[in-house]
Amino acid sequence: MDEFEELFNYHWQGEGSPYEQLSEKQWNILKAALKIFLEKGYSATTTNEIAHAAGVAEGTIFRHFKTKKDILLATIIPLMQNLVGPGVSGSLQELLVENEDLPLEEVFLIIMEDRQKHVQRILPLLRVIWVESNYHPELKEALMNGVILPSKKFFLRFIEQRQERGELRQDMDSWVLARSLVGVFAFYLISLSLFPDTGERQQNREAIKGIIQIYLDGARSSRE
Amino acid sequence: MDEFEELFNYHWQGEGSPYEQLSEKQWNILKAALKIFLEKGYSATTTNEIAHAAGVAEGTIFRHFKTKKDILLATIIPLMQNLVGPGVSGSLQELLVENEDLPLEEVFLIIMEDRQKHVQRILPLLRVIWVESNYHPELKEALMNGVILPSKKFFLRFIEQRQERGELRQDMDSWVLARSLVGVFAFYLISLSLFPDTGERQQNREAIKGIIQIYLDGARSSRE
Amino acid sequence: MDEFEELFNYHWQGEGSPYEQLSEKQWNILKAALKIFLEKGYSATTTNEIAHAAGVAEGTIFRHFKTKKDILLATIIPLMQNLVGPGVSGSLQELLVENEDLPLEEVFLIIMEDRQKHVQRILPLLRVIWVESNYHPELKEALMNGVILPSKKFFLRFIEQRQERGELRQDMDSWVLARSLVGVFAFYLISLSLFPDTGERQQNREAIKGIIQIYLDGARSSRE
Amino acid sequence: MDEFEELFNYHWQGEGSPYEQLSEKQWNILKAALKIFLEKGYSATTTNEIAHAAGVAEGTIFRHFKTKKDILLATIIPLMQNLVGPGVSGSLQELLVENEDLPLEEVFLIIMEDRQKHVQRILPLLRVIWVESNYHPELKEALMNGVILPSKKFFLRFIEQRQERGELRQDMDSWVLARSLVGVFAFYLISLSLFPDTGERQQNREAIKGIIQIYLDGARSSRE
DNA sequence: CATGAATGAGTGTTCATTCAT
DNA sequence: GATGAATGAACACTCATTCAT
Repeated sequence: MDEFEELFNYHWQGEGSPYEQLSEKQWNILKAALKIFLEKGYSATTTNEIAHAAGVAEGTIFRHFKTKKDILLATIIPLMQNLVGPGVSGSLQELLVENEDLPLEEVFLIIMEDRQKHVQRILPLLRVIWVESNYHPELKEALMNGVILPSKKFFLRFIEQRQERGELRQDMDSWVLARSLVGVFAFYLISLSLFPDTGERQQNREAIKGIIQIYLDGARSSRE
Repeated sequence: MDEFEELFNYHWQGEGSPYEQLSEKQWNILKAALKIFLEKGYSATTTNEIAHAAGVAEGTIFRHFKTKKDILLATIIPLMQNLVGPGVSGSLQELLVENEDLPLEEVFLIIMEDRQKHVQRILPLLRVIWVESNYHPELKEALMNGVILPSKKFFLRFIEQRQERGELRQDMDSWVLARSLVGVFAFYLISLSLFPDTGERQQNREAIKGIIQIYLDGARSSRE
Repeated sequence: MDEFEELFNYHWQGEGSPYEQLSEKQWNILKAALKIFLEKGYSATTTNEIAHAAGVAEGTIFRHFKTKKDILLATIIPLMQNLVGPGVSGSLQELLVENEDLPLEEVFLIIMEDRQKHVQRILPLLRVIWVESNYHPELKEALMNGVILPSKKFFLRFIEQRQERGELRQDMDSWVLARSLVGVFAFYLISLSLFPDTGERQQNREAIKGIIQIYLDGARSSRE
Repeated sequence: MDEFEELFNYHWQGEGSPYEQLSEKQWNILKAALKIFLEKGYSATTTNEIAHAAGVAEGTIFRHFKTKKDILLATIIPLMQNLVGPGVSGSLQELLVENEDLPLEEVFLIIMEDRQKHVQRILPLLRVIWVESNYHPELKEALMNGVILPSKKFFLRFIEQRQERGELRQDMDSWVLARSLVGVFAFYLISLSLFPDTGERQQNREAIKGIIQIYLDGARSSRE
């Protein structure tokens, strides 16, 4: 949890946050709820547990949130809204601006290493988002609007810029190019968690470099 | 459910199936259970519902399956064991053998169109597998041993063969090449279900061709 | 039940009682539970019945007692702890002190008449204790530590004192002397409940006098 | 169970037994049922278990015995009818006849040692009888008529004979004399199972001798 | 506004008994 | 007569939600 503390402070109390006006009590409840959701999943978490962890009475919870589901939405949705965009991933934007003039290989390497660290940090959160989105349309919608569509837009713009600069091929739809890049990297992250044995830092970097090289130059033998 | 009927018949009653010896009543229970699991997820499904849907008394369920969890495993694990391998994906093997001499572009296209149809068919099943694997180690293990590792082996061998033939670059680890291919295609499938608006058959084929082209020849502008 | 009311008040609410702090609702639940336990036995009693008899919802029971078994222990163990010792049998101690200088015959008579009244009063309780001790080791242990061993110690000391005073033979192990006394009297009580027809107050006293006389002077014909 | 085999053969198949006409299948069911009753108690035993242990189908049980309770009665009641009387304890009668001319001390010793062995052998049976008699009036009645009253009659007659011979005091009701003897010895047996640490064979004999001596000559100091 | 005791519908599971074969 | 699959009422226990204080 402690690892998330900073993240949450940012999301929940930052300027423009949907919870700017959150009372300390509400904040405690959400913090406690999230902590347990991440550990045991939503449905295995009881309101009683949340109340204890938040240091309030069980009834108090329902004074602030009409149902248990509301707590889920109130914890997850704001976090999703900041998963990409002005929040943490703002650093992504900044990374890109800072390194605008580096060759593609190096920019990709920087981005991917940054994203890898980020994803590994918020893995439990992603798991809950993924699971509960299947049962709560509100979450699915927020996931779409708060994460997926912005990410899509972000990557499309990035790809298009590089196409315009002549660094990426222009005979191909930008969405196809973007999707391949994301797919290749996303699956790399997934395979890391599936096969945790491989994973020395140095190996990681080489693996990412390999991915980038294939993405940029193709898998085909140069003989052909 | 009806869409799964044929699939289940195949998995559960085919020769050598773990459920060859399934009684009709057991089959009804599993069919009913699966139907509801796919709709509402495992934990939101009550044994009472399953009993009603299967047309048996609640007690009957527990005569055939010791616990509700056993029903989950008995529905999901056999299906997983056939997700890849001698079952449905046997067609994958056959596809490869049949088209061994075609150029890579065409083999990839055939495989991907086949897999796309298959995955879209079993999407609700994949959802349940994905969600419940988080809570039931038996499922996670079956997923790993029955699907993930065999798939990995299968694709590695395929890639290595093509490397040996000189069709794919040999200066790169086969696992990196395989992972990129799978990632690129997996994410294509995911994005199809996320953005269902795009998806005319003809468009699909073009999109897949684009993916393959990027994978083989790279995303880099040829000017460079 | 009414006959136990006074007894329970004593045990559960007396000073130093393990239930001094019992809320009224808890007390109602325990009272209701005990009433039914005494009538039908533990396992034939349902939590639903207890709830109704206590005038609370079934869920309320489990807010106060984690399991049905806990209710059993919470009713029985405190009662056992007072079966002998500072509680009801405190009167035993006092009886002995008060009548220290009376001849053995008279002391025995006083004790036995007192115990007889006590045992007859708590007969249904003894039945439950006896039966359930076979299934619940906690009860067996409490019975041993709370009733049997203290009783043994108590009687041994009494016998030894009388041996020292020269009132009881010293050529015999005190435990043998004590055991005979208790056995003789316990079986008298048991036979009273087995053959309830005999049992006029006057007859009782004569019977007890007979027992005492045999114990003290022997069953052998004086001719020998 | 093997230790009971002989006993059961005697009870159930002996001449005049209520089960003389028992079919082999019924006998198997009863044998299996008793075995499990003795191990786990009546209510913890399922008809399914009995069926398996007896090697018959569950339905078959109910063809021979209307309810599970009937099985209990059919196992326990015949055994009770032979607990005393012409059955095993017939040996008691014989013991008395054989040793008619021995002094009381020696007769008592022989009887008590015999009974002690017998009781220890059938302890699990006694436990079931004791527990279930509380819930099944039929058992209570059979216990009374089959064990308690015959035993009472038996001991009364024995005592009366010895009174007539002048070996036991005649100034005392025979029932009081008998009850004391039985109580003293019964409690000795109970205390043996409560405090199992004491119990070397030699010690046992000495303890029994002590009991007999007190019973015959009294606990009072001879000084008085 | 905060509390936490009370609720009661709902849960998965058991098992003596029935009955079509 | 024997079977064993089917039954369904009953069970102890859970937990999100309510509401009097």
